Amino acid sequence: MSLRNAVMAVLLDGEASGYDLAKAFDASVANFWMCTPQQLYRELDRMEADDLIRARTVEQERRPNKRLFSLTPRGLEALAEFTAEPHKPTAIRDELMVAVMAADAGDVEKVKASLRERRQWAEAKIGRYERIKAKLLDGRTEEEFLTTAERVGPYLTLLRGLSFERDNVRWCARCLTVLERRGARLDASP
Amino acid sequence: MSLRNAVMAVLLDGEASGYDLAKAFDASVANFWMCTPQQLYRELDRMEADDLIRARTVEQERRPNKRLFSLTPRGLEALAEFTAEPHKPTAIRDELMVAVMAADAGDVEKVKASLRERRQWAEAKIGRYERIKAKLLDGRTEEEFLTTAERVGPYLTLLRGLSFERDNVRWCARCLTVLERRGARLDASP
DNA sequence: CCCAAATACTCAACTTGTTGACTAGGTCGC
DNA sequence: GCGACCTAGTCAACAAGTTGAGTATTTGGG
Repeated sequence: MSLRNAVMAVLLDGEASGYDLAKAFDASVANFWMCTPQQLYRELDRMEADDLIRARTVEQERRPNKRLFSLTPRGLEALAEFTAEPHKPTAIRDELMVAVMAADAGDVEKVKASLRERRQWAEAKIGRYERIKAKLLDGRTEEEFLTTAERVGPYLTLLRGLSFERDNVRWCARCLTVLERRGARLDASP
Repeated sequence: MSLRNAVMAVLLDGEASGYDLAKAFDASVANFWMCTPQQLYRELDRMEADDLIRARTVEQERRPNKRLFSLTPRGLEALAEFTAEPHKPTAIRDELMVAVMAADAGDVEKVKASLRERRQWAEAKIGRYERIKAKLLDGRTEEEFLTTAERVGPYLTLLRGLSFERDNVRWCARCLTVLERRGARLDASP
């Protein structure tokens, strides 16, 4: 029921196709709202039925037609109402953390491998976010940007994504150190 | 399908009732795996059917009977296998971040109120985590704990929860400052 | 020249997660 | 001594999310 708000928040930047939205979600919304393309398409149909978005079919010569969605006045209103409501606490699901919690009774080497992989992923994500950030700032300093830009929302959420991933990197490194040292100790003592 | 792994990770600490598990989830597992009591009870029945856990009914004099669950050898094995598998990327859902992204087109004052509330929540959580941490360390330094304790998994995940919430507090504060300044500017200039 | 990847989706089946109400006794504070 | 909250769950109905496959065309790399 709440995916729609995330979709509308992206549509504030203007028309987009389902496919565009899927990419936008992948690129930057994924920090705080994950979804599969299937969910998106299904939700878009419902939102159109509820008059929150309107679709404009664009016939393309050498490609399948696409539908470009944009916010209706009702949609904009619904989004504004959503921002005013109280929000549910963050819901997280992280299998790696479950594995770390159970690492003492599991395959420590494999958990370490997963931690290394996660760290790499997080580093790659930081790179992408930095690029998006540079694009948003567009040469301005943060100070300039924050006072002159029309929208600051996407920038603020991007900052959260960045610090989340930086924290991830640090945590993975910490876990690896601890598990490494323990491995050494357990090999030596018993 | 993966809630069961989180349940088994908690059961490594020993027998627990469905209710105990619900509390444990609320207190510390909630950082990386959220679930409702209903989900838990349903999953516990299935896990018992799959011989991953065993239930021992304890008759209580002045209370309804309770069932205490513990890991079976199969459950322990399944958990170890899980730790060795590759893990899905983190799935997050955070309505507040959606609201912040859409704040420019929404009710900025209400979003600020939500940010303040979230910050308070995060601060309260930090307090609880610090208390759990102190209990785990039990007077030892971190160094001592990490080399002497039987399990380090719960400690490591606790650290992640702590830094996540500290980051939350910082981010909320940052958003509030930015939205405050913008409010001032928008009131003054047009 | 062929294969892979990108564009732009759709469908069906299945598994999970959410909501709200209900049972039932006990204890704690005002 | 009454109402609220705690223990310890259960049930049903519904909403949401996941998985896997399928369609059809075009662009780009080796």
